[in-house]
This record gives sequence, structure tokens and C-alpha cells, in this order.
Amino acid sequence: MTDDPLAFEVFNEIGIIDQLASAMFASVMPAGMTQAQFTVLNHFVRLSVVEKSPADLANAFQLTRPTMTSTLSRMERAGLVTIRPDPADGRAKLVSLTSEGRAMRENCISALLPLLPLINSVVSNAELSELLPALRKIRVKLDALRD
Amino acid sequence: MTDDPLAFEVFNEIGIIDQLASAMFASVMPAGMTQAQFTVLNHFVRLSVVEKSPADLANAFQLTRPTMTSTLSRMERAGLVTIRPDPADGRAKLVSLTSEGRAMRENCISALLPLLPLINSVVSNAELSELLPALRKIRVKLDALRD
DNA sequence: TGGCTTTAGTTAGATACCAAACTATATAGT
DNA sequence: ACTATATAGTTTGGTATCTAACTAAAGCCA
Repeated sequence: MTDDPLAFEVFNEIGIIDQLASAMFASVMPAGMTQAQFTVLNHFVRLSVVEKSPADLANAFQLTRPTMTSTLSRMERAGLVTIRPDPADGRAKLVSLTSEGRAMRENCISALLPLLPLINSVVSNAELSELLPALRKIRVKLDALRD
Repeated sequence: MTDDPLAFEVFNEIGIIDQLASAMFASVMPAGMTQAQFTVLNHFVRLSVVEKSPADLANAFQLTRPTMTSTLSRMERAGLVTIRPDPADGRAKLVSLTSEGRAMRENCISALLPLLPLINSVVSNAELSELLPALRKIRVKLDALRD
């Protein structure tokens, strides 16, 4: 097999799973929709956010500001979000969902739901719920590590 | 918290961990070196592969052929691999490591090792070894699912 | 007030990845 | 043998991501 350190093997498996899951995700998304954009839509709806600056969004997803600029531009072009200057800060902008953005998020959810039985057919919820706390812990600690 | 289906939450955590781990990885790599290229170098050394076609490599890493073309071109330009026509198949090519490629792989390993104590300081080997079999199983099954 | 530093957003230039479409070669089926 | 299909590699065009460097505005501090 491999004689890699345990940590490297674990991260390797995680990398492959992420790739496979992302591919599954992408294959059911509405045309033009991406994981990055869905994450933004979802953030606004799930946290009932009305307006948020690109920098705050970048922070929330641990992405750089240039990445956020690029994703938001595309979303604005697609009519999913509105971006206006922040009246209180000349440097900043404020992003908000359009009704199209909200509708698109619903479409994505609907497209994703059929994946669940497929996934559960190979991985039980029992296994998943066993995994979740450990993954969460690693994520939190890794996150704290980068500084 | 969230009311997402368990599977989505698990894959979400996995995505974030992958992102954080990749960032850690990238931050210690020799200049110009990337995870994609390291994976290729590592494949040749670890499996004692002498020559392999781009298509085989793409398959081994579950990447598309265009992606492999692009990565290999960059690696050839950097002197890490040699690419020659396959004498037995007019369509195919054969990739092999150069001594520079082999040396670069060693450099990468040396650069990565110092990460281990850092990782182990936040996640014990006990936790990691508990996680590994479950992750492997999910990876194998997800892999089998895509068809 | 004036100047230094920090922060927000963007631009430029890279790498990695994908799908679709193209060329060239190989294989299979009749 | 000929034709149809499949496979290898590339090209094109798009998204996501990063770092470095830039502009503009805000904040701090003497």
C-alpha cells in the first residue's frame, strides 16, 4: 500500500472525496451555476443576511478578496445579486440577493435533493453522523492553525 | 445551526478541510511547485513507474485528459518529466521522470515533513487512524457511483 | 492638520480544473 | 478491404483559486 504518514493519507482521501462530491454536485446544478456561487446564495438565505460587503463574504468562506470580486461580478452579470456602494464607507460595497438569486437557490436545492438517496445508498446516515463531529473538530483546529 | 441533510454537512466539512489542507501544503512547497504536479511526481516514484501515458495518468488521478495535457506541459517545460511518442501507438505518448523530477519530489517531501508535528499538535494520530477507514470506504463507494 | 498605516476593491498574471469540439490513429464489424 | 466507432492528445473557452501590486478611502497619531 502506502507508507505515507497517517495525516497525509487522511488528507489525500479527503481531497479525493471532495473532488468526487464536487463532480456529483456540478453534474446536477442548473446550467451556469457553480458551487462557489451556490455557496454565496445559500449564505444569504440561510443566515437571513440582507446586505454584506464582498470582504465579509470572502472572510466567511475563507477566500481572498480577488476571488470574491470575480465570483460576485459573474453573479451580478447573471442577475443573481445586486451590488451598490456602501453609503457609510467610500471604499466598501454592499451585496444583496435579487429575487432571481433567491429563486436560483431554490432551484439548486431542488436539483440537489435527488442526490441524497443516491448517497445514502452507499453511505448510511449512521456512518455520516459518526464522521461529522470528528471532521468538524479537525476543520476548526486547522482553521485556527492558519495565522 | 444548520438544517442541512447530514450528507451535505459532511461534504461541506470535507470541502473546507481540503481547502485548508491544500493551503498549508501550498505554503511550504518549493517555488513553482503545485499539488497537481507533486501528485504526478509522487505517482512515478511510489509505484516505481518508469513510463506511463498521459491518459493513464489522467485516469489514475480521475482527471480529464485536457487537464493532464496542461499539467504535463508545464512539468516538461520545468524539466521535471520527459515526454516522447509511443513507438507502439501512433496516438499515444509516454511520460517519464527526469532526475530533476525525482530530486524535486525529494525536496517536496522534505518540505512537507515539518508539517506533521504541526498537524499532530491539533489532531492526534489516534483520531486520524479512526477516521481513515471510514473515509476510504466513502471514497471507494463514491468512486464506484460515478458511471 | 499632515503623514503613515490599514482596509476595500480591483487588475494582472498564474495554475488547476472542466466540457465541447477537433485531429490523428487504431480497432472492430461486415 | 472499407467503413464506422473508439481512443489519444490537443485546442478553445470558461470558472475558481491564488499572489502581487495598484487605487482610493478610512483611521490613527503626533
